Amino acid sequence: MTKSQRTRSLIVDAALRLFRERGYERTTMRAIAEAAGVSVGNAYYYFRSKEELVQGFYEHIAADHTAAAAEPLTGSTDLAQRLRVTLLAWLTVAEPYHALAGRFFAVAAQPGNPLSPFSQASYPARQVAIALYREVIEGSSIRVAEELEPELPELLWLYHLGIVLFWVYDDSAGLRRTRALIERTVPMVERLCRLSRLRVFRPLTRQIPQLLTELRNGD
Amino acid sequence: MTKSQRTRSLIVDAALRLFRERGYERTTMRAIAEAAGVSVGNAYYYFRSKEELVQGFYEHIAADHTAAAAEPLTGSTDLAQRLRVTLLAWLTVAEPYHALAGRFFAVAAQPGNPLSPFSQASYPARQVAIALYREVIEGSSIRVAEELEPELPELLWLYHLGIVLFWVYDDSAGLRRTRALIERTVPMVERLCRLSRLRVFRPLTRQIPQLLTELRNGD
DNA sequence: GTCTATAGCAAGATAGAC
DNA sequence: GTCTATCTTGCTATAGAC
Repeated sequence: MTKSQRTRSLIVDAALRLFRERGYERTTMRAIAEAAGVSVGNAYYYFRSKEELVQGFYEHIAADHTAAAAEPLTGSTDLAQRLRVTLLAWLTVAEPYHALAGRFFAVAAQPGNPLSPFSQASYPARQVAIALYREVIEGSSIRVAEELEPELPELLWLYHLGIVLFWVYDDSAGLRRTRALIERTVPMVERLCRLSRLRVFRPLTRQIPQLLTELRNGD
Repeated sequence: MTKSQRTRSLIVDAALRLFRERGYERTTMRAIAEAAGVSVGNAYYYFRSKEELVQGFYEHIAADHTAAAAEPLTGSTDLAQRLRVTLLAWLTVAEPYHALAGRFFAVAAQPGNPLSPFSQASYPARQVAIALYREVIEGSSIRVAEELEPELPELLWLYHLGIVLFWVYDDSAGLRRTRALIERTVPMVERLCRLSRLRVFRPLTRQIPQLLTELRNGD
């Protein structure tokens, strides 16, 4: 680890800690710099803006999620149950960052920003997340339509993103509404997976791989 | 129109124009006030913060969308076609604000912020948007499962929000990827609506009203 | 209640020296 | 890579006009 990397992570760690403690607005760059033991100018040498510091969230969360889901995933081969525990694990891991989530969107949605979940730069983190959902599926006893099978991990990751979006906006006590959304939709997703093998469904399922291909290639 | 309302809209119009011309960051409150022909203090008399000015986007876009969709909607009774022209009309109306969309999310996603599309304060704009989708359905020849019918406008509006989210992140030339998403998913949505009447689907469709009820009530 | 003018603070961001 | 000094700008406060 170079000196540069160490300084960088000193700053990120200090920033995320202060953000969690005091909130984003009430954490000043001066306070972050002081807590990290560097000058304000140095902090700006590594991060072009205060918002860019939110990227620390991104770096931490994918790895933490995989780790947190590992143990609960050993308990069941039922897809619905596996999905449920995986999503609940994410809620637990992400909880300290809930208040920051709005800011996170602001950063990620700047046009061309590498933090967009669909960007080239997010490829590694995205692969980690999709790999987790591949494990969710492979450890389950589900059988889905043949043409859907290779796409299912990515589809479940998109479903996960939908839950995350809802979570961002959810200010109910104890995230009651997000939990309700998970409880209600997880069985629906499982049912849709099962139904995908029916003949009436074929015209629909056949379109999905094409759709994903079109959306993926080329920014 | 009172003098108060006129001043207010002078400020919003100036702000949105400058935001589009120079971007959000590079537009100062001093410049907005000057362009609107008012003092800085007066701008702050009407809007408590610069971010609050983004709500002008919100106010404009719902009304503009309904207006822009009206004419193309006269052309067809096919649900897929009606959905397609409605979504494409939104793309046209929202296009000048694409670069601002990230900021818009930043504002809207602050916990408890009135700009959240799910908040109490957004109720009027949400009703306008949902009413548009009610018209999309009612002018079509589609028949869906009985229990789904009252919820369908809101479901289509949620689908619309999903497209909008994708659009926010879409930096492809001419919004190629968002257009592809619309072209591909519109027939899928129509097909799902049709399939909803099948018996195998009943356990799934029956859950939807309950889900929406749970998610709606109580912030 | 609506508005101007202006002074000034706090904090995000930058320039330039080392 | 790092620092100090400085600039910029969001925002507030105040005093007063109509």
